[in-house]
Amino acid sequence: MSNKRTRDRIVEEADQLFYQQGFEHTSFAQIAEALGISRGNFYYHFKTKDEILDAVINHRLTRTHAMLEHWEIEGATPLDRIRSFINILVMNQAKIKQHGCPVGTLSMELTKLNHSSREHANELFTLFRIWLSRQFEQLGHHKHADELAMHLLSLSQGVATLYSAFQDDEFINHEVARIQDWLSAIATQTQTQQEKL
Amino acid sequence: MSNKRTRDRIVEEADQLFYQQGFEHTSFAQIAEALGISRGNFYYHFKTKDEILDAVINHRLTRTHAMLEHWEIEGATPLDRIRSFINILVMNQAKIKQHGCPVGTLSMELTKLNHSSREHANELFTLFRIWLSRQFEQLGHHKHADELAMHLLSLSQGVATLYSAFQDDEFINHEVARIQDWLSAIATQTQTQQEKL
DNA sequence: GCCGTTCTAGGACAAACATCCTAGAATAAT
DNA sequence: ATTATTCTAGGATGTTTGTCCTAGAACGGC
Repeated sequence: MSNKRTRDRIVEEADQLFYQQGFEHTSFAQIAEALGISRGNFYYHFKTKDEILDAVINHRLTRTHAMLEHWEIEGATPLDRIRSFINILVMNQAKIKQHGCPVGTLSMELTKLNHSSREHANELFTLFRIWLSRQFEQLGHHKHADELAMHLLSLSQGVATLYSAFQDDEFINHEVARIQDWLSAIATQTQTQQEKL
Repeated sequence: MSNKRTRDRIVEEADQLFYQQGFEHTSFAQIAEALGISRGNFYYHFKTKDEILDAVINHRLTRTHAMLEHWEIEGATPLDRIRSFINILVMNQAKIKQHGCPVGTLSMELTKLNHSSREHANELFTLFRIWLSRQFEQLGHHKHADELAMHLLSLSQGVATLYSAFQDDEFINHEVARIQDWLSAIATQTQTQQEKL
């Protein structure tokens, strides 16, 4: 079954190219050339370009889901787990510098294109949102968990955008430290609350 | 001189369409049709599509510059002026909900396209950055003025991105309030410092 | 070893695109 | 009023795009 392999290779290559160059700006010919396969072969696996996009989004959803589960197992405390999230900015620093946040930039592009898969792409945000929300709940912030999750998502989106624009390494290091500090404050704040009870 | 008028009309229409649909996704034919002029007429005023882009960026730079100068005059204190900046999120709420931040989304798109006008577009960010930096200096934060400016830019970028993705009105209201609170804290922090001296 | 399914290749197609060209209309200069 | 310049219209061009089609290769079950 080289089927699975070819299809997967297409999705992986498209995934990268969509991230690097954007969805619209990436053509079939380009993906085909990068893989060394014919354009015709393409249309056996995907009938339309939108189908590839959906496959790429699903691929990202799966990978993200796996990553979050891994953090869930690896991190001993909710605090550790949220720290893992913040550290994506450090781990993927080079890529973010060049191409921004893969989630945010795709969401933006599909919004501009008024594309039908916009909602689908936004599920990536939702995945993080729900996961983070659960972590904040476990931290003791039952009431404002979702709000804190959204705030953290917002912080990282902003950092990714400006880092990619200005390419300033000092900026991202400073901002990451700042976010980690903010998180620590949130955590101790909970402890204080709990001690009161 | 209907020249000036036509040229300006093209720039203004392109400005809007680039914001709403993105640069690449907007075609000459579309701009021409929206204005009721012929494609040929176009090429009298602009030889290439990139030339229109540069004209649009310059147009935005001029408008932004004027806006910042207006805030400078209108706002009595640096605190008031920075508040004006934060309030763009409220003033332009409807547009941001639909199309994101005009500065951030253009910067992102040109990055993906590896476009030569990328730097030019980023000057819009720089305009805000320098202006904000000056306000923070006047607030008394001489040492970290630029850092604070970048942080505030980062905050608003994040909010704009997530608001456009989730379209949640409660979210943006909450985040704006949060940013204003942060700013107030910054301001009182300075006062305390100054009292120490 | 034969046959049906799965896969691949590459040419054909129409549409959309940025760009160019020429001819004529409008306007300004003298 | 005549000429020179500026502006506009719209067709022509060549490339790129997504998509379709057909023919053959590879591979599986029997």
